[in-house]
Amino acid sequence: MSAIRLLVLGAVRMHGRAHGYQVRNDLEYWGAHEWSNAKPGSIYHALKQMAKQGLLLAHETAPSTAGGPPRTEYEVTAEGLEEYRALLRDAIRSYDRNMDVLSAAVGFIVDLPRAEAVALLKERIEGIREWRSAVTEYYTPEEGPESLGHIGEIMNLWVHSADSGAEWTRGLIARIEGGAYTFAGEGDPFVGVLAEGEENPYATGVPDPGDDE
Amino acid sequence: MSAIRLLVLGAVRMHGRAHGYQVRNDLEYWGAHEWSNAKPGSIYHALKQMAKQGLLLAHETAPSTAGGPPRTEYEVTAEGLEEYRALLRDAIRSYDRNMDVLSAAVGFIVDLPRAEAVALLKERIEGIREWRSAVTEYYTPEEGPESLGHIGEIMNLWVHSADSGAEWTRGLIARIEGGAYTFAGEGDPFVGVLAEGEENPYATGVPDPGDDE
DNA sequence: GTCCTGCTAGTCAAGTTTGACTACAGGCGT
DNA sequence: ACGCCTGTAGTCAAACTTGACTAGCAGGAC
Repeated sequence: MSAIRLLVLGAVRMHGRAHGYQVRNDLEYWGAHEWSNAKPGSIYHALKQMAKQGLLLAHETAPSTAGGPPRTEYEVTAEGLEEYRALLRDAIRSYDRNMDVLSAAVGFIVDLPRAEAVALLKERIEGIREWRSAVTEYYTPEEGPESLGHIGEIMNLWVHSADSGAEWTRGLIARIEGGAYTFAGEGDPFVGVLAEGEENPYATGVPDPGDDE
Repeated sequence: MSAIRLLVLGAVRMHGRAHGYQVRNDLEYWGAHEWSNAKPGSIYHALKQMAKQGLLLAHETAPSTAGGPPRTEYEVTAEGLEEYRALLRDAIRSYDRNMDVLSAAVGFIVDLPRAEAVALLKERIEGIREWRSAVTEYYTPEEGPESLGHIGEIMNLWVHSADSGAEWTRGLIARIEGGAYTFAGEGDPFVGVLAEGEENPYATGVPDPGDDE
């Protein structure tokens, strides 16, 4: 599963009501075009598809206030909210070796109650542990690891990143349990979207690594 | 870019001439259906597409020797070989936060000369270093990291996995420079495909982590 | 004999992703 | 008055991915 639905649902939900271009700007503000498949086409497609599935409610509104074609505004429905929470929980809980979904989920993690966030992260660690032991067992045939030649390096890579992922997760759990950040029901929520007309302070100077994925 | 083309080209090349089902079996033998998008549909699509682009040469051959529909055999063309090497080099060189492409590339790394493999891995480390510093600069605004709230955890995740990736890469470089494995031009190449009729010893018991990507 | 299961080999429709493209409004220079 | 550039908002075809489906043959069960 890609991160696009989670990102789009999260963005629309933060606004209450948003059109595609607004979502697109939020994702750029979050730098999501750098670390996920958040291209214009994908965003508009996700909006339409989720509207068709009843996760979003589409309002065909007046032509834009500032030039350009007429725009459609979207709102998250009750099912959409459930889907959002389901995607969020799954993204935190499951170890799938792709960082984009997890990155998105961390951005929204404070939408969950603190205790649940911790519980999901612990499930994640358990999943990593299982994956790790499956890999080490699978790739240790009777003849010993040498029989695999350089192929053993693949296993080594996986084990290495599983361990690193577990370590990061444990650190996050510790900080959350230590009282860091403001979770659902604990006061003013963190606001991470651009208001109508506000400009993106990070519009230029985005990281852009030796990126060519 | 997904890993499918690299995997398919690599598999066909190892056989010299292979039909889709053979490629499919190799990828299963390698466990690729677990860690990449190597589903039947994708494999056959990649074969057809690359044949259309001249990277593979298709031979419409006689009906199969063991039941089933007639099959098409493929061979890697000269352009295909160049594309294979280009994909392989790119996959090793560039840090794109997706493990599937790198895993595939490590499986084929011994197709390159030892010195080139090391050089590419060093480029990879440099890429990671650049990405890491871009992230730490971008996400350290004047007001200090606290101003980001929980969003700083995303940066933390990226830095963590960049560091882990660099460490793994350094380890691999050290082993290769220490004389491990057999690279191009150094003797009998490693053979990692199933011969016609050979059965897959790993057919069952594949890892299958808490997988739901 | 014929039914059933499993293996071989691949197709297909539906959904998703990509990157390039369109179209409109306002402002700016000349 | 005219073209030109920027910003707004979104469309589109082509490629790719997914998961379910088809169809032929072999071998054993009954």
